Amino acid sequence: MTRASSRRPGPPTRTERGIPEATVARLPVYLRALTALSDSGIATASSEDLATAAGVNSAKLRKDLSYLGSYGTRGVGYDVEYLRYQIAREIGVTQDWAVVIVGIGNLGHALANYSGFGTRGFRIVALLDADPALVGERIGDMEVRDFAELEDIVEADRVSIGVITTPAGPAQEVCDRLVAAGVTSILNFAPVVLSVPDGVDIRKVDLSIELQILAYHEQRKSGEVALPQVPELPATNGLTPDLPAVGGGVGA
Amino acid sequence: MTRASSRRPGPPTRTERGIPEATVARLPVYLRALTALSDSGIATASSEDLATAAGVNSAKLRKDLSYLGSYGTRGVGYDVEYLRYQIAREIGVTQDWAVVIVGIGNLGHALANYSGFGTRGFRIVALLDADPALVGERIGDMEVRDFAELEDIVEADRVSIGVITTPAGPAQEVCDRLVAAGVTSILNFAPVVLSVPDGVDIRKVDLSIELQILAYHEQRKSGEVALPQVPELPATNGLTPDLPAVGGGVGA
DNA sequence: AGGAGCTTGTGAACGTGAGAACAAAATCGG
DNA sequence: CCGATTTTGTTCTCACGTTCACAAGCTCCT
Ligand SMILES: NC(=O)c1ccc[n+]([C@@H]2O[C@H](COP(=O)([O-])OP(=O)(O)OC[C@H]3O[C@@H](n4cnc5c(N)ncnc54)[C@H](O)[C@@H]3O)[C@@H](O)[C@H]2O)c1
Ligand SMILES: NC(=O)c1ccc[n+]([C@@H]2O[C@H](COP(=O)([O-])OP(=O)(O)OC[C@H]3O[C@@H](n4cnc5c(N)ncnc54)[C@H](O)[C@@H]3O)[C@@H](O)[C@H]2O)c1
Repeated sequence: MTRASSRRPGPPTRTERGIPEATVARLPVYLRALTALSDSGIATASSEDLATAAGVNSAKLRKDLSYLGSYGTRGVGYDVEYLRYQIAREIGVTQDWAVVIVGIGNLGHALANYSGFGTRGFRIVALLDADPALVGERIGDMEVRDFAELEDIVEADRVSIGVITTPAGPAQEVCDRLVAAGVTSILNFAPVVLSVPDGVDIRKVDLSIELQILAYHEQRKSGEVALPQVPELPATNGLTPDLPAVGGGVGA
Repeated sequence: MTRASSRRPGPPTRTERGIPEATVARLPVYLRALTALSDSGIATASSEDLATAAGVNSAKLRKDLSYLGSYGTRGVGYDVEYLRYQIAREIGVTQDWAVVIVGIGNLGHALANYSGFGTRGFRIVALLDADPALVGERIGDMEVRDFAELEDIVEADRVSIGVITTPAGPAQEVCDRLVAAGVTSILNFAPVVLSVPDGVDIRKVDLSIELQILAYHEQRKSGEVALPQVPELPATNGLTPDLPAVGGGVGA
């Protein structure tokens, strides 16, 4: 019995070696911080040091690390190289993962040119696009290939991660093709909600959303009472000023 | 500090019109969904419809919207245009925010070429780079300008949002310059933890981290018991195989 | 050898978020 | 005009995440 049988409010009911999602999302940050420390020639670091480097609270860092095991030494701290390897192993980046990028436009080009993935556990094995004018173009040491080759590539290179940088329109269709081909993790840059079957993981990156979140807080800083930097809101009559006028009622 | 007088465990103790962070992060998604519905000519949508379009649970959506006010009609649903305007107003994107992008390399170019920001409440007013070879280059209808002009631009255009797409090395320095110039919200793409004074908001986008999170789950799918796709781990002796050998001990 | 001084690992308290469930309000048909 | 139907707004409960605080454990100095 892995303890998941008793559904009582006691302990957080952690599954066998199941690491909380919030912790998983921070492990890569710790990994980055450890790599930086290692590059600086630092061999040992306390949770306080590491927490500072990673931009988190030290108690949180210690608790996060405790899910992986007891890799520190009381009274001393953590061995940088050792912990780095343990985290890399837990994340699964001790060997490279094959990745395909679909949609080699502005963003796809930037990603294809980026050298940082190789050093972080990922190997881009193909750049795919549906536009015949793009197919054959060289980017770095790679060549853009036809999207139709997807299935062959996924099988040949055992690709399990796909990146979607197509426009929003074809994104779901591209996603379906990826999943059908055997890809089980997708990073989506298109501003749409993709639906996938169980067992497939999706993460999305939406830059407009990030900016809008910043805008929300920005608006509250200046004015404090819903007075944006360039205050030009009408009275709260509930009518949109520059949109097709729509009353508060609905069916009328 | 407005409130903080009654520090009791009763209701969630919401600040005066303070919207939970988790909700703030979803509002842009609702906005996007509403815009899509609007473009499809749909005038009214129930919380169920909206929730599906936004990829969330309908109870969560209703609760989120309830923080903004009572903008729906029981028995009917929400007026798409009306709700869209209310959310846009709450986020603060009923008028445009001026944005500067610093570091016009691969990623900076992609962002500069992206047309989606303009329709979502943001106006890119300057592309800045420290490399003299880049200054003067035209991208779309803009021209890359020298980073030294930052302060003038921020003041002239009342810029409050900055985007950092420089390498990790100079990112903190660039960040400091932005803050000193008066920028109070920063979107950071460089893989470093930036430190900023209180009152300045930071959001980060790190694609390697996103991929690593996917890799973690991918690893658990295949193998289930820490058996990655290409199992090649040594016994758990605590030594890194291909890193400079480091013992488990620390001071020895 | 023994105690002083650190730092980890974790139990417990607290706060935030998610989802089920339902009463309140609006429309519609008769 | 009234009751059936629909869907919102909100309450309640549980799960998850964060932070505090401290005992356990390690090292080093005397
Ligand atoms: N460029 C940015 O900075 C930026 C910022 C935020 C969001 N995005 C989003 O990222 C995505 C890509 O943006 P972009 O600026 O690179 O767009 P883009 O138009 O420059 O590139 C899209 C590419 O996808 C290809 N494509 C279209 N349909 C395809 C299909 N069915 N199969 C394979 N390839 C297909 C096109 O040929 C094109 O090369 C968009 O969804 C956009 O909204 C981009
Ligand atoms: N390109 C990608 O797909 C990608 C993916 C993940 C992360 N990133 C990160 O995004 C950042 C940018 O990536 P990139 O590929 O565009 O890099 P890049 O090297 O192509 O561009 C960086 C630009 O910043 C400019 N710059 C350097 N120092 C500066 C300074 N002090 N002030 C102003 N400008 C300065 C350089 O002149 C250059 O034009 C990096 O931190 C990278 O790690 C990029």
